[in-house]
Amino acid sequence: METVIKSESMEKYEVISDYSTMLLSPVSNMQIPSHSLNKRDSFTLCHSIPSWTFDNGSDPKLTGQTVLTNLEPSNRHRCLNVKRARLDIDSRHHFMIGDSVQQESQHQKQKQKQGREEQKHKQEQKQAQEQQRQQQMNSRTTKSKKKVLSPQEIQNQRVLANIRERQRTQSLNEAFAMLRKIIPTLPSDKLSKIQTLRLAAHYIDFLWKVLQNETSESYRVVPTTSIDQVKTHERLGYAFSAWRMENANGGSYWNGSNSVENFCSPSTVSSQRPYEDGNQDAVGSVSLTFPSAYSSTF
DNA sequence: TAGGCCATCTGGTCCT
DNA sequence: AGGACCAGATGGCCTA
Repeated sequence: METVIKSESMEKYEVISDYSTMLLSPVSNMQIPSHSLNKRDSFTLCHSIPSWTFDNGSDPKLTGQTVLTNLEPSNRHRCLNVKRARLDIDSRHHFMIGDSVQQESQHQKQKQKQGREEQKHKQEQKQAQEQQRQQQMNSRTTKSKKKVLSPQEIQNQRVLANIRERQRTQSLNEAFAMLRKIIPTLPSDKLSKIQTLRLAAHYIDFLWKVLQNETSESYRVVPTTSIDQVKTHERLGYAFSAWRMENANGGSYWNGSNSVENFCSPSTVSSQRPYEDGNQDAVGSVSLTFPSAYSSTF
């Protein structure tokens, strides 16, 4: 299905009624899903919505293309949530736009955000390094023993420190991502950082118990080849998930749902670990309490 | 709308 | 001195 929208200047704008397809020029920057358009609700793209600001000096006579391009991301977001607003792009253009404008898709937003951040980082880094180089050159020409930093230098140091801090945080996040890949998870899992750490601790407990059970011939898992290792990892993950489910669903160690939240809660970690409650049977039985279908994998 | 989670900024402290 | 690390503050986004 295809919709044609006309402005008052009789310019035509084709919109394909596909959720993934966004409005075409000149309002393509809004990225409004086309199905949200409705001819009955007309509003013009406008500079005068309260609290809207443009980073180019708020020229009310900008074209729609320019206005939307220069909208701050936060305002663009607000723009997409505005209902029945009147926007004046240009007196000649009145676009028919629906009154329930949808938000941008997650993917699109994430991509845009990432792009903006990368650009910002590069720009900041370049500026700070350039200024630092200038300052180094200047300092070589002066003979002062103790370096007195100018406000500009302090600002530069701050910018560089921010960049380093961001990089540090990013490497931390990469480490969390790697950890999430290693830990066997259930389909329902959406691990936050703290949950990831707690679940990792449980997995280590679990692996420790598996090792203990390896004294039993029937549970021996000794990978020799890389294929064996992969299979072992899969089976461990499978068994660990089963163990989680088992212990979450009315098991004697955890109460409540099998959500990560419950599974990872500090109380369960500190007080309900099977081998800490003095029940040695529980210690030995962790891997033995798998449903038979699972335990047979070992 | 409140609460959770997150990224970022910031200033302080520690370490090399 | 400079970088790493840390914790508090802040604001954005998402979900129940």
